[in-house]
Amino acid sequence: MSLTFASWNINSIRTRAHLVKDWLDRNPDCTLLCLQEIKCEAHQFPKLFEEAGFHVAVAGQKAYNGVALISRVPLPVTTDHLPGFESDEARYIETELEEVTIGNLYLPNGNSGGDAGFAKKLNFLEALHRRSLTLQKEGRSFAFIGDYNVCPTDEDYAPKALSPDDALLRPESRAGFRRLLWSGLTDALRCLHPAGRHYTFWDYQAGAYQRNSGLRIDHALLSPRLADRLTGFTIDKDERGREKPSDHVPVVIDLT
DNA sequence: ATGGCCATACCCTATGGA
Repeated sequence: MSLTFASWNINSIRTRAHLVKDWLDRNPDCTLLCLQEIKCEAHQFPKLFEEAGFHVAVAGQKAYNGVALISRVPLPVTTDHLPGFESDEARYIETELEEVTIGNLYLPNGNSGGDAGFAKKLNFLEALHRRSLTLQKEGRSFAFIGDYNVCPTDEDYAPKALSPDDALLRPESRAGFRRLLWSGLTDALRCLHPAGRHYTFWDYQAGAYQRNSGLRIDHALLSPRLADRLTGFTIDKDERGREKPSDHVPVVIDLT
């Protein structure tokens, strides 16, 4: 049985619902799309997806953050909050698809709010690590997919795209990401492309996309048995060149 | 060498993003 699902930080679903619908129409094999930064409450989420026959689940809030799932099959939501994340911000929603648990996440950026803002980022990474251990103990296959706001290594951002002390690069952020790997998870892109620059985000400023001054911050981490099924990781870079795009592009996971 | 953007809120400039 093959399975395809995707992640996209959309930077406001109300502004870009038409881009998402177009993308889904052009990617009929994608069963589930995980969205981040929808920037609205559940009742404000565009209705056109359900009207077109999709199943939708939303963990939203006013103005900021917010995550959602758009699926071609029914969506059982296992939780709309990451256990152990000590904030009511809408940054996690989890479902099950063909016996696979899929956690859709939006990690705090960590550059705003001073020490408390950075601590919130580390708290999310710790909670995600605990979630990894819990799901493995339960014997579940799972994927944690979304906007991690972490560049795991120096190969994961364009030279000078970030200042050296940025929260996306801080040693504590990278250690939190590595701890997830040490818990047994596989970085899907690096499994298929061990080296090389593969970006998922380009800033709106300074012609970053035209100069390919990007970041790799949208990741999929797979549990051990799921990693054995990995056949594809596609970064849909062309989406960044469309009219009024998100600053992130879709990433697509293919499993046998 | 430098600066360059965008979305939201409840009224327009501040905040967060990365």
